[in-house]
Amino acid sequence: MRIGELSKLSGVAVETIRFYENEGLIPKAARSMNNYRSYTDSHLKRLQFIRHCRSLDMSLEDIKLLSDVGARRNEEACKVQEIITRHMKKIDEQINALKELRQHLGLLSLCCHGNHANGEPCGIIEGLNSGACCHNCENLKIKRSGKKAETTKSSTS
Amino acid sequence: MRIGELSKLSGVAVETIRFYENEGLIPKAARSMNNYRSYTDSHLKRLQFIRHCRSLDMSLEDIKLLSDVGARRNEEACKVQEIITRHMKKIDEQINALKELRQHLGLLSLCCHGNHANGEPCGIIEGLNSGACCHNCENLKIKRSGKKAETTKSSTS
DNA sequence: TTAATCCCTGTAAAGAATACAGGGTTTGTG
DNA sequence: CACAAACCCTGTATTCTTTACAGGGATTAA
Repeated sequence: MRIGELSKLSGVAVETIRFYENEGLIPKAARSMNNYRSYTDSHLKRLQFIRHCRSLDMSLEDIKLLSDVGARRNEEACKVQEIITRHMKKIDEQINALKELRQHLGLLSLCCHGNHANGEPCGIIEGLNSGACCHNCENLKIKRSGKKAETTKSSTS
Repeated sequence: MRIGELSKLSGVAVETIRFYENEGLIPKAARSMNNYRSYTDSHLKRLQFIRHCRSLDMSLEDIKLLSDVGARRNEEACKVQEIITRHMKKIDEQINALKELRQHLGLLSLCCHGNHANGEPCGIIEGLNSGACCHNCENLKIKRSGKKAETTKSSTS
């Protein structure tokens, strides 16, 4: 089958399929005479596997690892649990960080006193300016896609 | 003051300060004879404001909007609440999506039956392959940085 | 024949920085 | 004075996962 059909069957966009091929997540497709990519059902299964993993927000890196283990069957199967466990931990951390953040935003939102007509600056802006609208502003850390916001690096002075 | 000192005082990396200048989040710095950037306390305050907003995971886009409102004082202050409210909603959605995801991962993790020595494929890999390890796999959506995973776009066939 | 649809490669965009290459300036020490 | 360390500059590449587009070729239907 050609890439367009594979895309429809798998629900993965054409460009994304080509991207996955470049990244080595799916094997290089055979080419027909006109240089079109040519696919089989095994590609479809692989894509569905990837899509499932991505719906769980796993990184392409991890998905590649899982695919490898799946291919080699038993020997390294213990790695699978490790990958999933590590991923769960990451998700837990994200949830906790977001909850803190959410609480802070809730408090900040209350700072708005409502009387904007008479030139009073908005309490929210004030809060954001003072940096002290909440006791633990400075401890908030954003974590997303494995990175965290740098808060204390060059503060050695 | 020069950029290095501003960086230490604000806790924002030198490269990031230059990046913010390019993006228009802070006004263009004056230059001294040797072409070094020259800063005042107002820049420091602005950076602290930005850092605070970023610690709340607000986008640079939103931060720019908030800065503008802060400058013009009262007239558009109602926008502030709107920005914060919208942001809170986004965070709430992220938390919910992550919770679902976390639950799914927990279930998936249980699929591992442990007997990998005898060539049995790992139950987790099986689960990921079948796409049916959980009743609502297909409904999971990842949301991060304002994007969601495409799940149902080209499935019109 | 012509239009619509499909496919190809390669590059840029998104967000929010970080890092480095390759060069100039300042400051402090010997 | 000479030299090194530390600072500053611009510009580009990298991260991550796609999406989008430019500019072209192929196929199919009307």
